Amino acid sequence: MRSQFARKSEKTYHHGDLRDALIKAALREAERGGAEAISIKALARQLGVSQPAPYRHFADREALLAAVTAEAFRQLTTVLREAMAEPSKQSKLSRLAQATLDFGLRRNGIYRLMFASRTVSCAAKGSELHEATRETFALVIEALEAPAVGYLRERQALKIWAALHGVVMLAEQGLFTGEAAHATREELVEDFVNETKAALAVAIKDARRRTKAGA
Amino acid sequence: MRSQFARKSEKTYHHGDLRDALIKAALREAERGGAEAISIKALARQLGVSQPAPYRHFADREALLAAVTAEAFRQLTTVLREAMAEPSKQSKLSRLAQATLDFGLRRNGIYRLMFASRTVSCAAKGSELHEATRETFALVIEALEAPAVGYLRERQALKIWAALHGVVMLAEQGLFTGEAAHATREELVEDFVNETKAALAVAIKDARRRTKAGA
DNA sequence: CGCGAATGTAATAGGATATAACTTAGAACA
DNA sequence: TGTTCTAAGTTATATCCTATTACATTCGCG
Repeated sequence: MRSQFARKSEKTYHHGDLRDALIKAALREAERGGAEAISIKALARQLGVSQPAPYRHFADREALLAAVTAEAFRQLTTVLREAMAEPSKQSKLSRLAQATLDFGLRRNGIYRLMFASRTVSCAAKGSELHEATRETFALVIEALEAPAVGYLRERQALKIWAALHGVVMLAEQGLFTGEAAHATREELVEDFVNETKAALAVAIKDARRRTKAGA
Repeated sequence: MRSQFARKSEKTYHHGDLRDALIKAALREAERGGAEAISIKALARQLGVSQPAPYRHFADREALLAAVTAEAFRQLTTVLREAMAEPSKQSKLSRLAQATLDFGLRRNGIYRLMFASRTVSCAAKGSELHEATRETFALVIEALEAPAVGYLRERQALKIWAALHGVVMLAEQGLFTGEAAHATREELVEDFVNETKAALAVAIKDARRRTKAGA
């Protein structure tokens, strides 16, 4: 596994790790500009290989995008896991939520690649990308710190996850800037977090009571 | 104003209404495929004009996309207004919410153009597109059927609007299909609607009480 | 060491955006 | 009514991108 740096100095015929270098470079491009900013030709130029070289590693542009998106999901998972792990007086859910918002705004090009393109919905069931998205969502469920009672947890996870993405989306549209900013993004996220906690507590208590009555 | 049909039969030099025809055709293309599916060249071919003709009406592709997105927002506004107007035992907010979900899923390509591209965030303050988005959001506030007390209404409008888009987004990603479907999209939307109503009622009552105490 | 598979390259086809220079028709006014 | 100005087309062309084909090189394994 030859590094990109090594390649530059040695100038060998084989790049050594082109596939990985392509994904990393594509992520950089996507950071500003989203999926549209990813050009196979430009990446090849950047990495000092011929223009068709990338096609040895990805069948077409879509395949590259899928790989890049999967990597982005893994990065998000890592970021969220770290946010949840760090000691804080905030709840895990709150930290996950704010970290998601932060990721969505700071790395918005990548975020759009992940959530606002058709790449994910086209991912086959067992694919790398599909697995990466499942893992991220599993973290959301974990952040609820609630016992599994039917699918109550999953449902609340879906709700908070949806709400978070909505906030990122509207923030990116500019609905929180200027005169229209009647609440900060962080406030809204915290609102959703608190509602989720309350709803979860009620739902679980309710479900337990019903189970007891039935037994 | 010569119709597209008339043009086809008469075969005149001037199209007569190319700008409008371009927007309509682009909307059809975006319906499946989103913004990427909009190709100026292809549109020109479809409408029977030369490839650079569209550039007489739009400075570049971005300008066309902005116009198309603005038209899409106006269509959404119309759809939502109709949904709110029709007699029903559901609340206005509930009808607006379900109509938004429906629009987001059935016309997903257009929806992505509206909410998931950078087109809107690049729109200048007084632009056609900016105005169209403001009008849509005004409808959300109206759907709350609540008096203006500070910015409580606006804040709840932001929240439900965000939540709705989140649901559409996750639905499109496939998070509600297969084994992972622990709640339907409609159920989640209704949950958000009810939480919004409750929060709004509490907040307004609270604000009034405080105002009274202060007076 | 030699051979096959993996990974590069050069050449090329085809489609997209965009601009420049030229042409036509519509309308606006004497 | 005829002339002229301008809006809205046209052809030709430059540049960029995806993707394929045929050929070259190197890695690694027997």
